[in-house]
Amino acid sequence: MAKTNPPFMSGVPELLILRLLGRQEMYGYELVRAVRVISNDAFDLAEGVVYPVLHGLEKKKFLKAKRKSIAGRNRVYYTVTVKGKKRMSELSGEWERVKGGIDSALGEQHG
Amino acid sequence: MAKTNPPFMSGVPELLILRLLGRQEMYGYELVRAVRVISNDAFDLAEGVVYPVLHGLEKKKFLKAKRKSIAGRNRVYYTVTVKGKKRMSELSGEWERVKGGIDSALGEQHG
DNA sequence: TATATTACCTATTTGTTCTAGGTATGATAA
DNA sequence: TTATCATACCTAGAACAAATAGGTAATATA
Repeated sequence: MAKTNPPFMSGVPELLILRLLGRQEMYGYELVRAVRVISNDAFDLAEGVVYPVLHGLEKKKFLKAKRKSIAGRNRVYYTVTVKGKKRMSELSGEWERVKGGIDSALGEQHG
Repeated sequence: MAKTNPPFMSGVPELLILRLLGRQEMYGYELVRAVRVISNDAFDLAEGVVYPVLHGLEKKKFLKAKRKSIAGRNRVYYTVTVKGKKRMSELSGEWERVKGGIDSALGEQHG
């Protein structure tokens, strides 16, 4: 039933989150919407995807979290560390490599 | 140690194999090399990746296998079924969607 | 008062890639 | 002859990330 391993999605949540947090600090719930927006509605990551990724990235020191109380709301804001920025450029390099490979494969003549 | 889940690789072996076999029948060992070629060396799938994918696709009726003896060699040739062709166009549609989403995200202005 | 929204969380399932082996045959080199 | 390399197939298990499907609690709105 569960379609848990959709094609081409590995690494995508991490990339999108690092990308967004590289622009400005954000909290999890906010990221869920922001992902839809920057991806032009291509991706709609559930909270159950976003939060575990955030925790994983924090554990690996790619992100730093700070709790804030704003407008009576308790939020966890995340920012990208230096290590996280390196990871981001590593990831986008990988993305370009993979994209190049697949587009090369799909672009070849039929027959 | 084992780097088993590299980013952006989910669905890639399946896509490449369906793509190659959509052009002409091939056997596993041959596919390993062909993948390197069409992907312009972006991908180098080990035999341990290719064979299980072939078996999985055959089980799902996306591929059909026939054993052949050629030049004193025993080989298993695969061809894409009608169902496999549908799967292929589904997959490449997904690829375009994901590519569009990520490129949209990465393309946005820095801030 | 009841419902919707905000905001956080995690356990479990799923399934795919990858590693790291292994077997057997035929061709080539020493 | 012997040893090595290339061909050609195979699988078990590890690793691991995404997705599902829940849950809690506070605030805002109907």
